[in-house]
Amino acid sequence: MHTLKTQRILVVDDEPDVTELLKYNLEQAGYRCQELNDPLLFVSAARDFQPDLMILDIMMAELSGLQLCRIARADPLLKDVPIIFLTAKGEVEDRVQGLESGADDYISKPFSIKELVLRSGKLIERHAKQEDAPRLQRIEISGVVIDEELHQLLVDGENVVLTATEFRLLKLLMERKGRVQSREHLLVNVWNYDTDIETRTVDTHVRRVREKLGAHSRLIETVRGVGYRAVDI
Amino acid sequence: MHTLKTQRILVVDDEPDVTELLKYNLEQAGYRCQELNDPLLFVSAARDFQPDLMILDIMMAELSGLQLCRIARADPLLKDVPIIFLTAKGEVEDRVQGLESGADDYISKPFSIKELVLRSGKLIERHAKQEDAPRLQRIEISGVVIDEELHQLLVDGENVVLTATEFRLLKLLMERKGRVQSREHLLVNVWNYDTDIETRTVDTHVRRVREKLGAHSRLIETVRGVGYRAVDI
DNA sequence: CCCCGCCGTCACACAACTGTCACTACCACG
DNA sequence: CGTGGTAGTGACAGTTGTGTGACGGCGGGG
Repeated sequence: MHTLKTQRILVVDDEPDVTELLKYNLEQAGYRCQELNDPLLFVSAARDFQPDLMILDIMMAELSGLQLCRIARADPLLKDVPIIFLTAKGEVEDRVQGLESGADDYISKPFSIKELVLRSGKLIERHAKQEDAPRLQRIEISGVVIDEELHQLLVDGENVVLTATEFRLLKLLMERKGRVQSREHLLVNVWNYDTDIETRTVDTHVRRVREKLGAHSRLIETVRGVGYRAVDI
Repeated sequence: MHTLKTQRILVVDDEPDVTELLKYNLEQAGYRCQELNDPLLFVSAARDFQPDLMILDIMMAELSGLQLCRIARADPLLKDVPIIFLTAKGEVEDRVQGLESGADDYISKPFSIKELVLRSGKLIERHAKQEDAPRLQRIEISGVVIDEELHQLLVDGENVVLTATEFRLLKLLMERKGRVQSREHLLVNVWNYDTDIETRTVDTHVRRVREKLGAHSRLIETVRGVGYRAVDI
């Protein structure tokens, strides 16, 4: 069974032929896929694309996949994203090294595309289960942009001021676009659950956020009996 | 003669002894200095610290300085920051390689601290002159001009006198226009965080600056619960 | 030595935010 | 069409965070 969200895969290899092939097949399988042929741009690209899975070639000219893996593991925004290595060598030594540096799986060339897709699916699934959605810095849904770094909300390009609680609430909803968030879940993640807060409080804050969203108030959809979710309008 | 702005230097070497030594001497010379002993954290650290100069050791275990340099040159936020290499080898080949990959200077170990400081100063100066990059010498926002070289603030063309602290505060806010600066961040970057200073002190200084900005006092916007930021009015 | 400007801190006033409530509107289901 | 339950709305008061004026300490210059 699929989750509602399209899973995103970043493929890094300095051979465009390989990335294209992978991209084609992964997109056939229903994933969103981004190719990157320049490993030097890895961090920027990964932070920007916010992948759910990264596939790295071990052998690249500028930077090896092993190094990229260690860089990712050290980066707070990327450290939890699962990684699959592509290796032409298939030697035991390489495999051990890869797994030690934090990879979650590896595949030796020549590999079957089918196998790669299957392994990707498994890793993403496992990761999605154990993990809350990664913390994103900037999210856009239908003309509404929320930017954590700038601590600002843009509605059709216009700056709208949210209070701290409203901001956390909207950000959480937008981060998990399409997925229903129960009131309890929102209380735990937006408020600090140690305090006893009425679930109806969530409703009030949703209302306040909707007011500020103006014409886009439908961005937050009510799911009767459960909670709320953010949707494309 | 020194400009009033404290120039910021990021030192990356996996030997803490070296970074500490450099930090000490560079800070004696009036720079603000951040050590980083783990090259894997390079991108995050550099983006966060926003240095005016980076000093990279060529020989490091996880990632070489050459690789860091190429990564920096590929990162939109870091590509204009000048780089000095530390190299123990001093071989011609290394030097050529370093300069080719985008370094602005190199120094061979064992090096004289004095020489390093001098070269740092030159590079920063050159960089500041030619650049309209992230850190400017002269910044204007809606009729308010702050010029660090002249140590002067113009409000609608009229000269307004700021104290040193006020100047650093306003300049930092204007440099990072639009981005919220937390009280803690301001304390670290405007004050020298050695002394324990109350966060409310920031408020008082903001108030003093606002007074001097007169009709433009709204240039500094309060972000409740977080800090302040400079905005277009 | 005193004077003066700058700085960090404090207490109080004030404004914004937040959680709750009561009431109303709406929906699902017999 | 009535009923039970859920969500939207407006108002309110307690809490929290920020603006403001004042004060004393410190250091440089006269």
